[in-house]
Amino acid sequence: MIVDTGWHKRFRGQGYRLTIPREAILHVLSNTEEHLSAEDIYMVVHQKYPAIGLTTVYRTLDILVQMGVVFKFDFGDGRSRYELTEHFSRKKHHHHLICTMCSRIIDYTDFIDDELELLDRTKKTLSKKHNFQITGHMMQFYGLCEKCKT
Amino acid sequence: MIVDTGWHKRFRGQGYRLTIPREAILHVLSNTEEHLSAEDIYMVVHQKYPAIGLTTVYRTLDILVQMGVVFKFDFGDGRSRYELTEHFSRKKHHHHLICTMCSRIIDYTDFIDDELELLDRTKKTLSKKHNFQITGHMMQFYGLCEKCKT
DNA sequence: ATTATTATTGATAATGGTTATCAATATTAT
DNA sequence: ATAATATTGATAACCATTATCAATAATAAT
Repeated sequence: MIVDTGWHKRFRGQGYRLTIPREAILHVLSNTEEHLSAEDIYMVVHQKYPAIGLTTVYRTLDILVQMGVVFKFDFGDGRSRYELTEHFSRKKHHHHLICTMCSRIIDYTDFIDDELELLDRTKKTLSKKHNFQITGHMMQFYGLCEKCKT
Repeated sequence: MIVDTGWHKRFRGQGYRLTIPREAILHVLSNTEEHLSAEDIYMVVHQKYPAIGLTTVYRTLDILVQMGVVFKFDFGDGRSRYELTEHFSRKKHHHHLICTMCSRIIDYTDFIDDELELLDRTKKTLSKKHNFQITGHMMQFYGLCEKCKT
């Protein structure tokens, strides 16, 4: 039994169905502060619904990315990470600081207004200049965290 | 026989040796305008030196990344791309516009000065605030290119 | 030079995250 | 109900990247 939270309509609008696995995955993404990989999500979901398989997690994430609900990140450690996009998350717009040694990730929001202003300006110019329809951006810093600096 | 171009010293300084495969790989990276994957590089190198294997290409790229000579990018199509870092490239500092449909990549330099100023400011603040030693950054836009917009 | 030490190499196999396959099942439309 | 369609999970396949390891090359020591 599925409670219609608006997600139902959103899925139907794209020709998809809102199923229990999909709802469970959305629930995990909505209630985390972390940067989860597909397997991370699988493990959480699996506790409550042992029947849900890893394949379904991957498939659902693909759909959510395609729907613009989720953004797929690569932090360079060989697995993708998934976060709800700004519009669907309670987290504020932020970027990432990534430790290349231990893969620790810190969210930051410093200068975020300046950033957004610049990103917006750049986005406008680039769309026109290259006839590109820009759907997202990514910005991150790499380095060594406190612990890994030695 | 290896011509000492400064690379030799640079390698020795880190305990490495400048060999023919390494020189060949550097040569490819120095003479391309594209965003080559390990296999792309392998194929070019292989034409002149059929003995050089793919493993060596990967290994060399790792070393170059670790030396700060090369930056490793992920454009979301399942393979990494490698570019000489600003200091070693004749290309100007730039960022990327990536088509999520066909993986076409466009370099852009619009507002690059504003960007650099902001990046620098952010970098300074973040290093202090989180005691992070920042070594690099990445910024890119995603979207649909002219051809893929339909 | 000759030899000892150390770094590098390439072929091959292994790894591991992600995808394709496909028959079974659940959902929606008729 | 029944037909049409979407979703599922188990399994196998895929494929970029890494680990292994004996052979070879480059450097240092004698």
